[in-house]
Amino acid sequence: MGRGKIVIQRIDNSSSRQVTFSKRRKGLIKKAKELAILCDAEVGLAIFSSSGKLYEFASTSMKSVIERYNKTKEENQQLMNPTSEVKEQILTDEIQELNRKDNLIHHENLELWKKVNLIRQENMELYNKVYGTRDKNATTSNSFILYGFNSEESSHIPTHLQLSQPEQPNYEAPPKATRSKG
Amino acid sequence: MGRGKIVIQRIDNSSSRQVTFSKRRKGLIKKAKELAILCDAEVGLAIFSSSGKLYEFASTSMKSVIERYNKTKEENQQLMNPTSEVKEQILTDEIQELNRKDNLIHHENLELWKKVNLIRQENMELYNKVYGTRDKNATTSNSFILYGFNSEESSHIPTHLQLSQPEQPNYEAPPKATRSKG
DNA sequence: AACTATTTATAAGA
DNA sequence: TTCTTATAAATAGTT
Repeated sequence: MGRGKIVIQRIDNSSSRQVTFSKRRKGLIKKAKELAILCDAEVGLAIFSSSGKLYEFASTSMKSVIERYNKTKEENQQLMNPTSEVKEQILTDEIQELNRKDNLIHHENLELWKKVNLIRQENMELYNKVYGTRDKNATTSNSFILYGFNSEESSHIPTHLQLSQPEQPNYEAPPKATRSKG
Repeated sequence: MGRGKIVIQRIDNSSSRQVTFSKRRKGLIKKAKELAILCDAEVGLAIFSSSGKLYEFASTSMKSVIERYNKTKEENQQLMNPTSEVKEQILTDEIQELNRKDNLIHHENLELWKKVNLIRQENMELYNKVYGTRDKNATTSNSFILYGFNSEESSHIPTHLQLSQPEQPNYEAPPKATRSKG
């Protein structure tokens, strides 16, 4: 609609292109507005010039349009393709791997607690063999420490996994893993 | 551009509105295409009819347009996929939580290994105090086990945390067993 | 869905 | 750039 008919292809002349962009951009946005008003439609329009500048129109707000767009697309995709997305699968795989590793290390941890209990038990018996059980103050005068866990160290250890006190050497019941997932 | 001039306001008559929507929507998308081609612009257009149906045009892809829009607007990327990434966010959170737990239990594990080393060291010294170091052939009749880790158990333990090989326990007399191996 | 009178958009020129 | 204007294109109302 002008002095001459044109073919729709990229305008090579840079200044002509800029002029046409300015005119047509304005016209496009005007028509987008009119459509929205006349027909009670929600319209969103984003235009990036070849130099990268953004021009936009939204009958409501661009946020609203984009949200509605994504929501609509999401619904359509779920109807068409109920299987989980590829990206999602990657994350699910990662979770499985982490859970697998977690199981392994949890098991190792469990075995370590058992081991500590056993050694400590044996240690107690040896200790009593050396220093006897009558002298309750013997520990202070010898260099053996009877390694255990102080309260600070134990603070993050589940109660049921904590070692019994040295005065009552006893096997702990095999600790059970308290874990959320397998 | 028609038989008569119109005012830009919502068309009350439903069927007229639908007809106009169809005509103008087609024209708008055509002009959006033309602008993109003629002026080398990136254009995205989304139209929701009053009945909620989506019509769209993007010179590249709507994803590209929305990403560029958000990037240009320097807005949060969450706007891009507000609905579709909710599931994904759940999975990402779960991974973070698992990693957090994993770090915790790994730390606990490390501390346990150190503890075992200390207790075992003490145990060795107590053992030697009780049975001495002179008799090099008495091992088989000793009921104390000097708990350690066999090679299979140790296979996955970091080298720097592995226990040193226990010295050959030496004692002069078979000790009286106080308990059996648990 | 077509048609077409008329309005609107805009290409090219000033 | 901005304004002008001849002409192409879009479309309102009709069939």
